Amino acid sequence: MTPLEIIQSNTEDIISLEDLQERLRLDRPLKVKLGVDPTRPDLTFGHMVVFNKLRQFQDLGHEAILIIGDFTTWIGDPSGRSATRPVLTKEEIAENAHTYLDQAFKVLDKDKTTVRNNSEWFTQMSFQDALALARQMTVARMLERDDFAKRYRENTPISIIEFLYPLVQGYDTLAIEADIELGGTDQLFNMLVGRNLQKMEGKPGQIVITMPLLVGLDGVKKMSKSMDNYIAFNDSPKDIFGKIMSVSDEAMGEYYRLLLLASVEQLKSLANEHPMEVKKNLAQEMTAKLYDEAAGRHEREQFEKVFSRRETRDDMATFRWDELTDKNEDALLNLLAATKLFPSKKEVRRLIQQGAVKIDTQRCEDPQETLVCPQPNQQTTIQAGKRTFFKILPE
RNA sequence: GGUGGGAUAUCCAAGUGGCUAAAGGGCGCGGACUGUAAAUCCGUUCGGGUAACCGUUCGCAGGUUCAAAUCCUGCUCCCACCA
Repeated sequence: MTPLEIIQSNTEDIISLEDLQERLRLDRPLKVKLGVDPTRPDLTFGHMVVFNKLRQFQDLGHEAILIIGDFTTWIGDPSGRSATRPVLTKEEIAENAHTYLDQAFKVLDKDKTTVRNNSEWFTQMSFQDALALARQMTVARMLERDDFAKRYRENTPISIIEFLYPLVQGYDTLAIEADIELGGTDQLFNMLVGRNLQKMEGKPGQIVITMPLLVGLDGVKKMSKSMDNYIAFNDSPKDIFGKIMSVSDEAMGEYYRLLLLASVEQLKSLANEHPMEVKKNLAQEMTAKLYDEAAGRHEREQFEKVFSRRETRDDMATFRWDELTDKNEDALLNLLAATKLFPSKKEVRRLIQQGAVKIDTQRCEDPQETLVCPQPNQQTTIQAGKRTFFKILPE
């Protein structure tokens, strides 16, 4: 593939292609901007789609500039429904930002990445400068945005600060003199503001590249932290593997394309394979990508053991009898509750009564079933539901 | 500043004096089935208790009543429209 073809692959939109071609002809490393807000400690697979694209730019010899939106985060993103999002402290933001980098470098080439915090320039900015920036935008243009238009129509609140957001983000573009900005399709408007700001200064506007939004675990809505339908870089190997297995079969094409950058031919051949194998392969590869090959293989084995053969995991949590109770014998209900693996005793009772609990592979539906402390060198294996296993050891 | 509307469990959302721990949907959880934590079907979803039952909950604080999420008073927050 030519560099241009690589850049174009998987993209949703490029504004504009002509500009991009022209910029590439300059034959110098281009500054490619990608911004993330460290609102939470996790990067998700949704981020990975965009990171993958940035990585491709790096491999083509361009300069990746990762902007950590510590200033933006410090303001507190007002979008979304819950108005009372606690304002993060600078320490929390710094902490999140730090973990972001560790995660990001699982995809990006660390040595070729420039990291900038946008507080660098915003804390220097005077209010007058900020207002001058605000002059560049009109309310009418903001309301052209689909999401704002919709909210306005439906009488859902729109705060002034949300109006300012695109400008704040756009200013980052000026600050680093970006040639290109990457983002999800939901970022289109914000990125175009950056492009326009540059043009208003008489400079060439950045090329805006949008990437498709990855569908979440539910298979319908976009993957996002607020929908709680995401897979995080930091999830355990078990969860990465398992969560991928819980994505619907239909979404596999998109996952292969956007996460593994599968070619058209590869995607075609997937159609001939068994859907479950397709999914297991992806789950194994992603686990390996975020941890290592061994972890990928291990999780696959464990998955097949637990879900195909209905056996128990090899590596399950353990509790000592005396950690759970100070009696010699105790009710199943009490022991399970004592593990703190479940939200409440009621929940445990429900699980037992619904037939979810097995003691050494024997199903038990009586919460009051009495267990005794295992003999020395013996152990009791408990399964509660499909994926919770643990062992009770005597001491 | 004025007028009108709103605040219900994890989310959306019914409910205007008792039969309401509170309809319905979503998410989650469990079971069955299976080729997967896919799909489908069924069940379940405040807490404590073996159970009878008890406790707490419908923005906050009081009040009326045998009895309130539902009525009254005050307060807080949110939204729209008009200015």
